[in-house]
Amino acid sequence: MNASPRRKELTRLAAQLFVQEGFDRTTVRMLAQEMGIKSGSLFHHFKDKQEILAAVIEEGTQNALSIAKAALKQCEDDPEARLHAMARAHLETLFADRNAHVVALFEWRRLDAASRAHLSHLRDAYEELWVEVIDEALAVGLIHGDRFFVSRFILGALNWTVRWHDPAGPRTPDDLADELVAMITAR
Amino acid sequence: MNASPRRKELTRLAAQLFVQEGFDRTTVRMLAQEMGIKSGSLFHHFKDKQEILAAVIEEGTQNALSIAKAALKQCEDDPEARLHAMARAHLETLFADRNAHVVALFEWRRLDAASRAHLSHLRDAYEELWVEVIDEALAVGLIHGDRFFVSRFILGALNWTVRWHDPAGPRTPDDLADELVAMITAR
DNA sequence: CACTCACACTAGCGCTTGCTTGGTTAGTGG
DNA sequence: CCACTAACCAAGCAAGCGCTAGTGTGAGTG
Repeated sequence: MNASPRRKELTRLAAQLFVQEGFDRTTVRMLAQEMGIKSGSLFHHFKDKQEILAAVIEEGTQNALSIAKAALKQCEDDPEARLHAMARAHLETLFADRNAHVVALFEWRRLDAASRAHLSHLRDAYEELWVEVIDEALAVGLIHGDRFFVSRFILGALNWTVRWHDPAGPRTPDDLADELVAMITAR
Repeated sequence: MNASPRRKELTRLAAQLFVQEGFDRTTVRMLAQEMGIKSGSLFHHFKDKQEILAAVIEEGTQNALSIAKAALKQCEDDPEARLHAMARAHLETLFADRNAHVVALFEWRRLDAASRAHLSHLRDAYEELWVEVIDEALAVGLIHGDRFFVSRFILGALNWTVRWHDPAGPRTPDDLADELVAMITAR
């Protein structure tokens, strides 16, 4: 839709508040205050509260998709390297764009049907990348099991990191990716 | 606190609504209607809306704790068997008591400070069981890696199943536990 | 200079929210 | 038969909600 720099900045602030308070508890008055304007002025930038949520999630998912694509492109054909690159890319976006992704993961249900339909495609495109990489790893015996279960388990383990990992701590996304890949690959 | 059978039934219904709508979107009027009473009558059973949430989470966590303890008790000393038993017990509670656990996982932030402090102890006691089992598995080389990361990854993968697994489908919690343990154990 | 337009403001409407109050009802033990 | 109690209801309050209407205002454009 619209992509003015002002709107981008407002979206960023909204993401932060949505994480802090949750979407339902975040009032348009809180959003406006955080943005330094009055609540009425908010609706000059966004049609309604729903549209703010959709903007936050779209922004985050777009970033994740392009980062993952880039990571895979500059990566040799070795399935282990590609698996590792995907895991690292996933964790890096997750923490670089932490607010947007936490919202995407935990406030998805709050989207109305129209936004959800639109954003589902983005999400599917991203998961498609994962399935490919996992299929390659399965084909060469790097990991074992059902492709469906394995991909869900891996994404679950990765997504859950936002619940316990401290981005200010000593461990980098790269460290986490190492640990995860080491845990699931046969030795 | 109180544990009348009526209250237990109301708690069960509340859990269902909290899952369907989310805690914030569930109004006391919706809760009352689902229970077949008027909204005012609700406050005869619970002090306020917060207390309903706390009751739901407490119920679910208590069950998880006792089921996991039982599963470990009737289990030989083999670390792989114990790991598998924990995973299966986790998944079984997760889907037997699905509503309560989904609420515990995704509405934890809505608890007030007092309830959160009280319930944290229960939660910690449960995670303590996991850490023990994982330490045993690490000690005999069944799995590898940092105990902290490994346990977080495993719990993340397991908890995330509520987002994609269909309990009515053909795959049982036992199947999922098999897959998960197979994925992470060295061969 | 007149004009537009993005942006912001004030004021408040209509509705829903969690919760309170004061009273009623059905069942139980003495 | 009465006293007691758990369970419920009708009515509504005060606060807060998303959102709208109408009105500047200052910067850029012809």
